[in-house]
Amino acid sequence: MIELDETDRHLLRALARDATQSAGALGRQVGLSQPATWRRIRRLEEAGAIRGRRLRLNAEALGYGVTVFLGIKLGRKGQASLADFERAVSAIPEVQTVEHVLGMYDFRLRVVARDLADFERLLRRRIMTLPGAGEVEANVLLSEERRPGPIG
Amino acid sequence: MIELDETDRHLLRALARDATQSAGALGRQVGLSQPATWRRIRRLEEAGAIRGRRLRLNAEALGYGVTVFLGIKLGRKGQASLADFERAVSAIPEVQTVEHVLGMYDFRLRVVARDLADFERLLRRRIMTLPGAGEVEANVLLSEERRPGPIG
DNA sequence: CTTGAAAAGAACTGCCT
DNA sequence: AGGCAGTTCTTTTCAAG
Repeated sequence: MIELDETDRHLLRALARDATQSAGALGRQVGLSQPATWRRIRRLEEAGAIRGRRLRLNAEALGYGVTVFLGIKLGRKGQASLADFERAVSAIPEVQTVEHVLGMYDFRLRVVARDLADFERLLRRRIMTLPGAGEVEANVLLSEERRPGPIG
Repeated sequence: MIELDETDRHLLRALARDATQSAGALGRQVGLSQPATWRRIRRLEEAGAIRGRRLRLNAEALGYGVTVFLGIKLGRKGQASLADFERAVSAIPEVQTVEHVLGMYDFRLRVVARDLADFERLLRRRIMTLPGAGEVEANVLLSEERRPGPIG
């Protein structure tokens, strides 16, 4: 676990708002010089607090208007079926996230489709036929808000 | 909906792998000059295909070892309770994602906590007391894989 | 930590094909 | 559309306080 001071938290919060900001611009916000800011960011990356920068794509603009969350219970569980399931899921391009969870379901998937008809095809042809897939529950995304989460 | 050619898709896929790459480096991958690549990326941003670049923080390294997905059913639904719920949820720093969904639940939350004891406190003091919160279901994250999703 | 500076590289602009 | 050449800005490293 990495120890952060107030300036580190301030930097991470500013970067969480916009990851494209320059070290100089960030330094002005947190009250540091450009080189000092740059060294702190580099230290946070080396320590593993910052894992990188990811592209935020607009699925709707790219023709994928439907996002669905699936909760999946495996029928027969065990080492083999977990691995089989994960391997099969990775072959579906529409799957954006694969989460292995503990609780009411075994896996949670975030999948996108062009429209509901496309989603139905995906569900029946690709998801329901996954090796070991038992119960499947779906929730269609209406709107979403992402927040930075607690820092420090 | 934005029309993409093969070069745009190639660019988006390369950027999805690593959003810190320079226009020059990307151009070498797709066979374009640095200015041409840069203009394409700017066009994709202006058209809304690229919404920005987001920081990938390592929650575990920052002391948040537990991630939980919550499915929440509202008791009495309606305009007022939806707005009340969303406002109250936004006051909880540990909430990373608020998804309004259609299906078995009304909302899905992604929350982080330092450990399970911290999560229990959060669940009992902050989540169960949300205005309108009825049934709450929890899934603890074991592991997660994120993929770029379909492009084009 | 700071300022100042220098070199390299990336971003951006205008012009031309 | 794309390329080339040039300008501006940022990054990255250094020295000195």
